[in-house]
Amino acid sequence: MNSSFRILKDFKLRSTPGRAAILDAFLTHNYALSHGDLEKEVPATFDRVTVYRTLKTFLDKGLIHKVLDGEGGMKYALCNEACTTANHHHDHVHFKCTKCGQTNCLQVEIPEIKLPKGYQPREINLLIQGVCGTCG
Amino acid sequence: MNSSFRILKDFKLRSTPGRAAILDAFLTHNYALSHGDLEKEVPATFDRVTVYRTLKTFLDKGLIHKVLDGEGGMKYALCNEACTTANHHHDHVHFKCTKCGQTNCLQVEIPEIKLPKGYQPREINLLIQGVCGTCG
DNA sequence: CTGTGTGCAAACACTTTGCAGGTGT
DNA sequence: ACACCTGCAAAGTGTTTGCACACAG
Repeated sequence: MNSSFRILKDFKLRSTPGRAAILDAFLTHNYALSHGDLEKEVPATFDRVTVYRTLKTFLDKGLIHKVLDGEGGMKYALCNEACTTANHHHDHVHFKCTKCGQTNCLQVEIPEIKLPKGYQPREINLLIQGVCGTCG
Repeated sequence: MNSSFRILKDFKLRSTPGRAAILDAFLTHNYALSHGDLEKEVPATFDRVTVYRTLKTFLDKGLIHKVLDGEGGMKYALCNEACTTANHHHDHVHFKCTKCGQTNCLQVEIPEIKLPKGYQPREINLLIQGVCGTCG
């Protein structure tokens, strides 16, 4: 049942209705959500501003990570269990379907990229756009 | 000399001072420029709006392509000669240096990614953030 | 001359900030 | 009780649109 409260505690965050609602939205959708998506998914009782702040908090604590949406926008998705506040590794492929608009985290690792010497990679982001399995 | 006028003609675009200036900015910088960068690079005689519209036109005609900047923003870079209006292929790696802020197109191909079946890729975008050769 | 590009003003959308009051622990 | 969240209002930033005029071809 209400697992969001547990998760919030695990991440040392206060349990508030707003946070629980947003977290629930992430738990029940297995694709990445933009701020705009959240405003639709979450009961309109919550302020825009709260959503912004909550997202930032979740990001800081490592609960969610950013997902590029290919249009200059930003989406967010839950981190998997392996992520902690300090140590993140979501070097997986993100796929955005141009038909349904959903952006998913695929369980596909990003292959190693050989960079010219001197280049030190820190964060890597691979976004593929096209038609997804369900829309194809 | 003034090669921007030739390029514009090649792409069937009218030669105007504004377009030439913006194109020049791209020609003289070998890294991706955001709209904000352009406002600084280009003599302030041109309107913000003109820059927006010019970028859109260049995109449409295939003169430039989008480059993700990893922060929800968007940058733009010249397409290489192989790109035409209809047929684009800039499946190369983009590298954003967190020190100098420059985003470069690297001459590194993106390796083939195996997607789950049913997924049809159309556009692929790989952005690596870290420290570049000159800043490292 | 004709159609397209440009500038200006305004509208619009998105995000952040400050502050007063409410809520979780 | 205290610190932290939240809502509201407002400011800040980035982008788009409408219209009249200017300019390239």
